[in-house]
Amino acid sequence: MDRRAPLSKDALELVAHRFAVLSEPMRLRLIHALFGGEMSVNALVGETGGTQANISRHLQVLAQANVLARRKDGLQVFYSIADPSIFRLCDLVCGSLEKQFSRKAGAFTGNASR
Amino acid sequence: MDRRAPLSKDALELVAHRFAVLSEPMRLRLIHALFGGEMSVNALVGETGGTQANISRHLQVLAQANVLARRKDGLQVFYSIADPSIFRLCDLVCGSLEKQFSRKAGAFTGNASR
DNA sequence: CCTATTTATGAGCATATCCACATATACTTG
DNA sequence: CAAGTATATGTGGATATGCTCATAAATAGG
Repeated sequence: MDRRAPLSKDALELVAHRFAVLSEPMRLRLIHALFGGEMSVNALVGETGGTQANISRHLQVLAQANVLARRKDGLQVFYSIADPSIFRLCDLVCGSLEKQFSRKAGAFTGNASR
Repeated sequence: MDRRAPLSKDALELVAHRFAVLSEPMRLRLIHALFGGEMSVNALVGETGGTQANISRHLQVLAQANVLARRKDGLQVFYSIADPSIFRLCDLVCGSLEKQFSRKAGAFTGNASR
């Protein structure tokens, strides 16, 4: 494994895109809401206080990135966390931020530690 | 720790911003170049092939987010990785992406595992 | 002091992203 | 099939982000 590999442009863009998907507060709010298990779009709208259109779009983004899974049942669509690495990712970032400001910024992980 | 806490808007924005900082390919390239230790701006310009102005700006972003540290010595400014959680973050994301596509996307971690 | 070198920054353009509003689509029930 | 409910999508406007070119600021050497 050559540490100095050209870092194929494709690989870089993939990683960057993964981070980009997680870089919107509303999307983080959705992910956090799903820490407790799958929820319908409507339930997520209620939980987050966003508009239906906006929530739906964010869910598309998260699902296309394979962060969330989509399950359709009749009229409703249920989303759930598909990529378990999300839990550790959030723990890592929150931990790092907590070190920087010894207060605040800790609320996000909740009890995500699994 | 109430998992259903309001997720203070501030905390969410902090986490989102941290991810946003890592969501640009050129910034990831810079971080990867620094896996081997501190480097001057000029060295990073050479290593990444970007323009001096652009690299300088990206380095500002990373330093302000406390991802990188800045050390000035005479004319040169040396940057290095300040937040060790970056290593695990990249490992996590790369690992997750590798599972999705069982090929490619693995180049980024290099030998970051510390 | 004058010049060269290294890094940072101001300005402007191009593009991407988010949001809200309206509307379309999918499905269920009567 | 008509109507209602849940979800998705087209569109446009506002804002943010990244890039380049030119230039400023800091420092070292002669």
